[in-house]
Amino acid sequence: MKKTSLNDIAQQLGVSKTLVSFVLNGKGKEFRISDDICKKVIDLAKELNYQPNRIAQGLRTGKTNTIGLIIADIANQFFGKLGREIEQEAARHGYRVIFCSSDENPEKSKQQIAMLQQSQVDGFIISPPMNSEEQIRSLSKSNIPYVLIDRYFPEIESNYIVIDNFDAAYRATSHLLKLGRKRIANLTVNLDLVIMKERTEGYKQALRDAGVEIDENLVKVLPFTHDNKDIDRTIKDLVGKRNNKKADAILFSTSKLGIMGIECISALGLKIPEDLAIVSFDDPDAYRICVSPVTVINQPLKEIGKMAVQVLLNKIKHPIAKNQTITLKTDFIIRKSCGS
Amino acid sequence: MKKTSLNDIAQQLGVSKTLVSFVLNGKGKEFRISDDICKKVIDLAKELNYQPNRIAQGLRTGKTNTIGLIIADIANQFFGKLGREIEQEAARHGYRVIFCSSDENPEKSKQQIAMLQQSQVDGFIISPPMNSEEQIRSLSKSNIPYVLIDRYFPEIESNYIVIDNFDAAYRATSHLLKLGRKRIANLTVNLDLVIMKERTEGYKQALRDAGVEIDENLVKVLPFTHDNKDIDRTIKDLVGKRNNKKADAILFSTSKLGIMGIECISALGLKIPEDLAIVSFDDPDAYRICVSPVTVINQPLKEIGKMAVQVLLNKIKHPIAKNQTITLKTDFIIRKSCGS
DNA sequence: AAAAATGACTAAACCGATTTAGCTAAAATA
DNA sequence: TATTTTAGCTAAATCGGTTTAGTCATTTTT
Repeated sequence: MKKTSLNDIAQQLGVSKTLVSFVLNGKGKEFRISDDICKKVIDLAKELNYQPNRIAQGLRTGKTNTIGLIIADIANQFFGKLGREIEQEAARHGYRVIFCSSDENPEKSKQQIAMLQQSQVDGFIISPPMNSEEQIRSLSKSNIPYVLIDRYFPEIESNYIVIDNFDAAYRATSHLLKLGRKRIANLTVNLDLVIMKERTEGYKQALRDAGVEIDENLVKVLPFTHDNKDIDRTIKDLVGKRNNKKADAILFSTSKLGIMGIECISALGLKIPEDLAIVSFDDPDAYRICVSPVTVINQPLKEIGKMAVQVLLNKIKHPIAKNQTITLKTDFIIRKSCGS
Repeated sequence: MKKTSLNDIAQQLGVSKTLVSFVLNGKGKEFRISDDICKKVIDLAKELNYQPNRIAQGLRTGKTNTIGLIIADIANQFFGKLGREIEQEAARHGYRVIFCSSDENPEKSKQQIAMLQQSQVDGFIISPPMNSEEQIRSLSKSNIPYVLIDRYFPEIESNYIVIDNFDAAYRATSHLLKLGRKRIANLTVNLDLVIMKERTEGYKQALRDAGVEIDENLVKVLPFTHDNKDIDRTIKDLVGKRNNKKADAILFSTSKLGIMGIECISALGLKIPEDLAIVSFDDPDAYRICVSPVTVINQPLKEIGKMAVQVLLNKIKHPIAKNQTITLKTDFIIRKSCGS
């Protein structure tokens, strides 16, 4: 049973497919098609369960109503939630989204961009891995609408939606300081991204402003392919028995780090918050039910997703629109992991 | 700067686009195009950075190399991980995937199926919500390749990949019994799906086989739009102070329930596993770092995703292929939530 | 020497929509 | 009455590929 096409309807009614197209696109009035014929077309379309072929449409119009989304990993709850918001907002505007996980691998994201371009997506929403500046720049050059999320490249003029990472880390660190913690560590990831630097900068500035000396030994940069062993070693290093300058708190720059970190901390038999206070970026489910529910910096994912889609669609509609750079504030959610 | 098309290449070289198409599809030899011309075409294509328009290709060939994926919610880690595997396996075969979250809403999934059909996806991978039999059956009727995952409808002849839910629940319950628990509750969800019934059946059979009387008061079916309050009430009901027939263990049928349940249990000041032993389906991050790491029934997500794609692609290639129904075994991962 | 095969290529149809330009008859205006 | 408008419609081009059915020399076979 072949699908019904415009032509099928046209032939069965003995009219041109032009007419059918007009009618089904609601342009009957505009093109002065008689009410009588309009009705017939609409009725037959319904009867034959006509579904427009969006591919054909796309070829002709150059618009596919499809967005390409490139994130690090959809299985990571941060991106899962973000993806969900994007999908939802896109759907609200009649757009579909093709999901791609880049695994922080610029080679992969390059391929994915190429693939999505071939698929004629109308635009991109990208959380760019490090070292992917070239690809992003080439998107700009090709005049393809895109929006960066979560990360951005200061040297590239583009749309982006990010959070105020400096401020978030600053507040989190200040919170720890206020509670009397002095030896606050920062566990971060060796993704060479501005946002990660900003997080560490916010942390350092809070220490400075509180007159606490910055100890570079407390800033730990882990490979982003975090291995349990790396984290384990690092945690032991920070709070090990033989360490007479133990850390008394940790600020995790990502939830992936945090989750693995907490696993190690528990395995070491350390108590949160007694032995170690904890704050982390992002708010996965895990943080609400763990030993000591984690105080977090929660990103406004709904807002980020919504904005990303809106900015993108705006750029698609108005290609000459000025780039929008949006920085959102975070929520600080206090739970039990820092004591009180 | 317009994109390069086949025609552009053809014109610049003064050959037909037929020839260019042949060459770029690696059919130069087959169609006896001279090596000389082949080389010229390939070189120019590279120079102009030719990217085939998959939309045009799709229109002509009727194949878009795109899969439509419908799951309940990509922000749910179970589906996130599953989606990830599907994306990966699809990519390995040159397929893209459009993600749709149905929120367990059959109306929504119906719309999404229609939308994806219009987009001419080559096939579907669907985790069907309850009451969506009609839509699934209509896919069958239209001869559109599809594979169900996680859930299935026994009365519909289709491809599906599921786990042995009965066996999984049976083993989990037996484990609890072996550890001396007698008042084992089952918290499940009012999704009218066979798999949920199978889970509860496995649970009941294990009790029967152990000679433990089944107490229907211990089987709690919660609305799938789980509200914290519902769960809270239910947990209190099961282990409340005034209850002289308290539950001493809970088998959670989904991780979403489990996560919320553990939150409530902790809030009530109950100790896991001392006061209450816990086993749950699925293995989100949360379960590894919570108060007492949770013993779980882990689904082989990698396998499910891989199989789903392979079965689907097979069906796409061989539309007359017989339906495949695959039931996978689960892993039982023992942690601390049941005591020892 | 005629017929068949081979080598190297092309014209044109086709997929299913959108869109531009234009046609005809009837009605309105000059 | 001649001209313009309007109403109601259609033919054909177009998007960018794929694919079928050739064409025309040249070479090989009979």
